Formats: sequence, C-alpha cells, structure tokens
Amino acid sequence: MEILEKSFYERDPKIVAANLLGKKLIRRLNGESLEGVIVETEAYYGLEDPASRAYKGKSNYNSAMWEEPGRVFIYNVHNNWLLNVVAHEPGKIGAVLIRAIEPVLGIEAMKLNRMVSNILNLANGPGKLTKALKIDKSYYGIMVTSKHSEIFIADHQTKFEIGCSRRIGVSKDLDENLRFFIKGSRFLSR
DNA sequence: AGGAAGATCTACT
DNA sequence: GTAGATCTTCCTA
Repeated sequence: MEILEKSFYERDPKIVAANLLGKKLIRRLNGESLEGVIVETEAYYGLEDPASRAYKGKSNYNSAMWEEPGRVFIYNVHNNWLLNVVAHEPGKIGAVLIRAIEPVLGIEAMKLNRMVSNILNLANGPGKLTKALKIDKSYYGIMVTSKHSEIFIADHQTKFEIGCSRRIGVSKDLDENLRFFIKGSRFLSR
C-alpha cells in the first residue's frame, strides 16, 4: 500500500478529483483502521467558481484552499461536516470534495457511528461519510500524505469506468461537469 | 440579529 | 423519483 504524495494534489482540481476515484481513504481511530474506497468526488475552484467556498474571497474558515495541496479542508453545511482535500496548481486555489466511499474495513465501527445497519447507506454522501469516520473540524489542516496522520489516502488497485456529471446540490454551477464517480457503483450518493 | 449553506431524513406521488 | 422540515456553523451587518 502506497501513500499518495503531495505532488499528486498539485494539479488541476478536476484532474485530482478524477484520479482520487478508486483510491483508499484511511482513518485511524482508537487503534482501529476504518477504510473505504473513494467512489465519488467533485472539483471546486477559486474566485471564478460561484459554488466554491473560496468564491467570496479568503477568510478564516476557508483559508486552507489557498494553502498547501494535500491538506484537509473541512467546513459545515446544514449540520454536516464535509471532507475536502486541498488540490490546485502552484499559486492557484482549489479543493476536491469527497462525496462517497465504499466501506471495506471497520464496518462495524461505522455502523455504530452512523446508527444504521445497511452498508449501502453508511457513507454514500459527504455528510454521511464524515459521521461514519468520526471526522469533524478538529482535523482541519492536517496532511493526508503521511502515514502518521489520523486521515490519509493511499493507492489501491481496482478496475472501473469513470463517469462524470454536473455537481450536486449546487445553486449556481459552472458550465462544466465537475462531479466524478465510479460507474455502476452501488455506493454513490444518488 | 439575521440569513445562507456543496445535506439528510422522512413522507409522499 | 421529488418536496418540505430540519438544523449548526459561520458569514455579514
């Protein structure tokens, strides 16, 4: 198992979003390892993207989008924490939202965190997967490129086709398909 | 003090 | 599949 390096995230957000599909999201919790395969992502840009948290300029809660690629960027919407990874070319702004994972390890712990029993309903949405993995604002800014992090992303061997569509739930979207997903996966958010 | 938000749950057609 | 209620965090004034 190989950790994705910082250079992986130093590219256009949509490239990173598409390439994160099939990778493994790993969460260390109380000596246990909770793992899932990323099956759905979305790319977000900076000042030119009306759906982006960075659209209205830099402030305290979104400053991570300007900073080092490979850091965790977390914010809250409707009582849900959403997990992003900072991703952009040098000097630019951007992040990738992780929208859904397919649970592969630590499933019992995830069920307890979510209080549901159906695996298909464990982490098939951005707010659901943070609950399943017990992720919140306290992890803001940590690097996902280190094995010692509580959250990191590793390479993983799978075969699949990539699908893409408009972003979900966005009131003002760009004229481009910026949502990426594994075709045929049963663990997508819709 | 007021309002908006990249969502979720439930209940329905 | 869609519609409506729900609610915390953080912005703007």
